Amino acid sequence: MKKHRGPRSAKMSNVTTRFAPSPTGYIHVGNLRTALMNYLISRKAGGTFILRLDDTDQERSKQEYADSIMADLEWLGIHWDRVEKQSMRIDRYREAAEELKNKGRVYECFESSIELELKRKKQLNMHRPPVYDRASLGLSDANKAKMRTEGYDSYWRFLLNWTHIEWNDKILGPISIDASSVSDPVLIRADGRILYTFASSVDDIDMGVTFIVRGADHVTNTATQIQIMEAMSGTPPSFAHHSLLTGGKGEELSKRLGTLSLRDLRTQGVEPMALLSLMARLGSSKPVELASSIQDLIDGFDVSSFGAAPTKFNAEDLFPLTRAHVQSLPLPAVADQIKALGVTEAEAQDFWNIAKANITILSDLKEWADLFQNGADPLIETEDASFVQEALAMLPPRPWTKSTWSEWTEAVKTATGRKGKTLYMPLRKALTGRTDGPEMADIMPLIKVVKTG
RNA sequence: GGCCCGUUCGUCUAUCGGUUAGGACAUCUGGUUUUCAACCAGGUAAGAGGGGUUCGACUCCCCUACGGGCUGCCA
Repeated sequence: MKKHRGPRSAKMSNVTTRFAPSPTGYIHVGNLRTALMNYLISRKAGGTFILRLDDTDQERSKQEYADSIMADLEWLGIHWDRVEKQSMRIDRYREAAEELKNKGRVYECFESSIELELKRKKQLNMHRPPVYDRASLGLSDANKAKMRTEGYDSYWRFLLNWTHIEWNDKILGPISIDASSVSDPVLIRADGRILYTFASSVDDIDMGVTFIVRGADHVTNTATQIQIMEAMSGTPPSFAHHSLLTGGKGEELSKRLGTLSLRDLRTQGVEPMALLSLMARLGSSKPVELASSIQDLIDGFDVSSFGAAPTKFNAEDLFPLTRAHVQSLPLPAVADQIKALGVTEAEAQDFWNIAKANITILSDLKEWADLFQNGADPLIETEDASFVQEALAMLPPRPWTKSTWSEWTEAVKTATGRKGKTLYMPLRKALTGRTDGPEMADIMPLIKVVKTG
């Protein structure tokens, strides 16, 4: 059976997942983890992956961010089958709201935000849970009409059934939340704007989403959304809530988002496959290892292998993976960059073979290109100075080949009596300006300039 | 304050009552290499605390501590 599928191949299953970022900022590692999990699940099942821009917050949502989210996902190789924008579906949400009003599951409220805040403070002071008291639910039609004519703005809440809302979370296990410990969620603001919880529930039903992976910060939302979906006669999807990423000391990660946006990681030289490899495994019981392809990640992904405890994320862990990935690249993958460094096509293969083992990120190639083309500032210990001077005087004429090093050092050995490390290391330092690097025999043909001072 | 979740080597984790508590990454040592890296071999390293239940608890229950999340007319 052939595994590959064309970009528009027919669905092999009805598994549908979605990544639903709000375009209010750049995508970051935490977001990416969610996106990747949903993507991998859909691909593994041969299902559909939807990119949904949750842009109902018109004040904070920006097209610029939407564009950057899509660009970042594409950079990583995460492709979506469908893209949706909540701002294009407002009419549908209003229609769904009418349906729920008719069913008596959405009710009109008249408190101002200030009033609600006061209520909460009062409840907190009395050591009571700050749950909305449903004061407006008891208002008679006449009362409501009166308040409307008096200019009170109304907003709309969903009437929760006070039951225990339960689901079997694919990561957390069985969850039970007492609906009476949660406020009736606001679905429509006084200014008419549809709120996330409602839009999201409508979309997940309408779009046939069957599996939602999201952060543990949505656990309580899930409880209310399950009831909203059921009130719309929809079937709630399966849910999995992954733990949130924290910094190395367990601190909240969002405070440091500035350094953890994909944009930043990208400019630091992190390779997409390194990032994907870490994100697909970090916090799971499977070992973090560099994947050779996205298909690798798809094959090895198992959402149930993730733990519920908060997960520490260290950006440094990306660099060993990046290095491993970079070193595995064939010449064609890096030919353009090597050419841009001024390395001739004839020497490109040798240059890459030699340099790749000594870099972490691709831009590290520059220092090797510089060294070969312009020479290195020699590193000469005072006790080696005369030895080095004598040895350099014995350098054979060009062109240098792979045997130049052994011929030269053999001659120097005979002339000076030095051998082993005391022979080789000062010469390495004199020619390359450093104590580490590729085999000298390999390097010699590429060295164009030897600085002597 | 209320509700939900969590706590095993430095890190991510395995263990579905009986294990020398396993693996991966990191680290250390040895081998290999003119150097570094890579590679190979080996080592160090863990059940938050206290009560129960049980012949036996990392595992089940309770309490405490600590950590995370939610508690918006944000998402």
